[in-house]
Amino acid sequence: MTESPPSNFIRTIIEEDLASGRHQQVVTRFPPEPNGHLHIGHAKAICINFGLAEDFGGRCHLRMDDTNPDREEEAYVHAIERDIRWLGFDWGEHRHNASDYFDQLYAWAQHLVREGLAYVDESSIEEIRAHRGTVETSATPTPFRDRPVEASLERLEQMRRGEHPDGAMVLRARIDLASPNMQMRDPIMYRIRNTPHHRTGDAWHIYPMYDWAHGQSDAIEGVTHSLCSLEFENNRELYDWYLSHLPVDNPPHQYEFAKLNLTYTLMGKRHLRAMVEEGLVSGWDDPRLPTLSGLRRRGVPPEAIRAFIEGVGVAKANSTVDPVLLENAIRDELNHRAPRLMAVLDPLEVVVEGWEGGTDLLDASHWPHDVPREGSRQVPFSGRLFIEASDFEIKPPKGFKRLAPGRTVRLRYAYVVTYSGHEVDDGGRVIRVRVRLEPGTRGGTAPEGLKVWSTLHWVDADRAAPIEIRLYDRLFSVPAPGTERDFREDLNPDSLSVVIARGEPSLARIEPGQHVQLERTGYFYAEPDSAPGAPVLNRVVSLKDTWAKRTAATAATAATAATAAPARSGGPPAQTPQQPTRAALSAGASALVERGLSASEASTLDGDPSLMRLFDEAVAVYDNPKGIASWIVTELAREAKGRALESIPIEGRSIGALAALIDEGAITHAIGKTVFQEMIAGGGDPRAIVEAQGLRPIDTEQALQPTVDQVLAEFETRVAAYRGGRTGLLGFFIGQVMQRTGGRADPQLVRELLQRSLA
RNA sequence: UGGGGCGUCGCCAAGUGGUAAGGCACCGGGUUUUGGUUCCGGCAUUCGCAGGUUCGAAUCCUGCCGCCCCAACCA
Repeated sequence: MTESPPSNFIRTIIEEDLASGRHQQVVTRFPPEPNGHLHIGHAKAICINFGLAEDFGGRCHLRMDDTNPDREEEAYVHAIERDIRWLGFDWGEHRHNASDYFDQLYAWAQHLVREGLAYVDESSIEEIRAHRGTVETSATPTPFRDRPVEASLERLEQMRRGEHPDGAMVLRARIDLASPNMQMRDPIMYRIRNTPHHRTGDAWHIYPMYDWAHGQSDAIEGVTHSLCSLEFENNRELYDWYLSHLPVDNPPHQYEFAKLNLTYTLMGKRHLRAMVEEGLVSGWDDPRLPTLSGLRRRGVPPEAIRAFIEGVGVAKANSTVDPVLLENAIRDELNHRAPRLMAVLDPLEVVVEGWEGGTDLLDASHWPHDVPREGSRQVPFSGRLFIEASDFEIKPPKGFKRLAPGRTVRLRYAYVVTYSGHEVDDGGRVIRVRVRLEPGTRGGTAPEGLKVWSTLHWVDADRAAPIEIRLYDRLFSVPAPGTERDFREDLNPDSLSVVIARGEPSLARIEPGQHVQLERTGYFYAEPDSAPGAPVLNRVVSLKDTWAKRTAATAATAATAATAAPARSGGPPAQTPQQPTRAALSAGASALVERGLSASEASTLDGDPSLMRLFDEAVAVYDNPKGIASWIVTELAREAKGRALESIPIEGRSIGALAALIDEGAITHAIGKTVFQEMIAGGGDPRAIVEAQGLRPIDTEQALQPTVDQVLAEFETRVAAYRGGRTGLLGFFIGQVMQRTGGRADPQLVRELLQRSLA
């Protein structure tokens, strides 16, 4: 992993913060609530927070968000720590708890009360809810909102001491009942919980809400970048509000990213809990579960999880990732670290006719030719063996490369054999295949000229060890379980099947916790608590199997053809309303359209009096309504979005003058754009700006041709590509010329010269 | 009839006015004592839709459409 990890928007923010000196180092944190087990979705947050800190030489804290004694337990704490360590991350000395800050939080709460920014509300839960309003209607104050500071302080103290029952009253921040952001409508800071806490015992009878604890904890710890998932976007305003009203020096900032979703997977606490409690799975660490403990028990290496997370990326778009991505990461990791062994899951007996070699011991490498590792073992061969039943076909289908009547195949590391006969039972099932040995093929080398169809894995029948193998498959059989019906009905009935396989002798000796590849079958992991000498193998992931995929695909197409599934149509095409038509325009806008503006320009101007004023002023100076309108609408409107137009020093008559300059040919439109930016930033007259900055256009052939030639000479291969048909490259060449001329070249002319030179 | 976000290939995802990166999947082909691995090649004239600005738009402007989040004394 020497390549730098892919960039993402958070990385960009951190780089900028470091470059600008806003922060000297990066401090992040992973803040789980100790009320459940970590799953692969958490792994994303863990990798982002710890990974970023690691990459930028900062640190990442592990902080238990233990603010709710009703649902949190000590036991989860250890499981969480273990899982994070297993992933390979280390919080060093920074193992914190929100509960470490209860004293500070309380002091700060008193501070806010004294500032008139918080109050104790004795309304009932129902009353508070009723007063909160809806997303579309504003909240109303409860009778306690304007009570004296002293009364709140006193009540708060009583709450803390446990003098009131649960639910009797709460401390609320006094923010804005009319806020369109529901989080800001006087959020609750403290609620009464007369419940002992797993860390603070019965010291407290009030516990902070998430929002009241989180940002403050970040600030106390000196966190710089507080990274969380998208659903907290609405909370950011509150996060900032609390910190801005507290004596905090370098407030942390919150950034949100999309959390991980997987198809065929359910990760919600509620679902996981239900599956565990209802016995649908064997426990939190069931190898089919996406919990980290489950993945660990299944044998997924933590490195694979990290690689997977890195592959998924970090962005703000809600997305759902296919688990095959994880499977790939697992194979990638295990390919170079799992020694190869052989086992047959569904045995078919093969007898070598005339075998008289007794027990031959063959040397078999643990590694294929392309994995540069040493090591081998001996496998016994005594003339009677098992191969995989699916490796023999009486009537081989097209494309089948394995054993069939008349064919010669290689037994891996052993001999090349040729079919000589087979026996079937009463039901027509093949029960035995007879083969004869090809001479001179010991070790599997084929003599010149002998056609070998394929290589088969096998085990010696007499020495085969019975091995319990657990074949895991996806837990759910549909991509989005629980959406069409109860999730329980979407469970994959074949998510676990147990087989007793026949393994080569050395397989019985593998250590619990070890990975192996069973050749041609998959990667397996010896259950850590399986008995030495009697390993139980979990299938971590199967090998890719293009043959199986092909047969499955043909079967599937046959099935869909049979049911003649109707093509999924999207219904009637969505109708997208157009721009306001002439008829729909207001009178003012219509008048503008008369003067040459487009409908959208007209309605934008007409809808904003200050823009309209600028427009009128500009047109009074120079009569080109259309040109002026487009400057105002496309260039100015953007600037006016974030701030009041009045704060922008640009003047109407300057805009008119600019339009005139362009129409006169004194400057190009491209230069005009630079000038316009200048006018937005500092006002001023366009002519003066042009002079001051030396923005005279370069618009003669003589002046431009050398630059054009230079660019063409520099990018010979692109020139060739252009001539070869990649005409899209023209924009690239123009861009180069524009850059070299500081934007002063006349793009129209550049285009012409370029086209002429490239012809 | 609110507010906050997000729409780039089948699935993720870069890109922020100048050649639409990359990964997975998929399709060809080479190597191969694993139908594995690996290697080569192919795979978005187009970025939710429609207008506009510009020499040039995924990127700027306008309108529209779709999806997610917010009315726990959960986090």
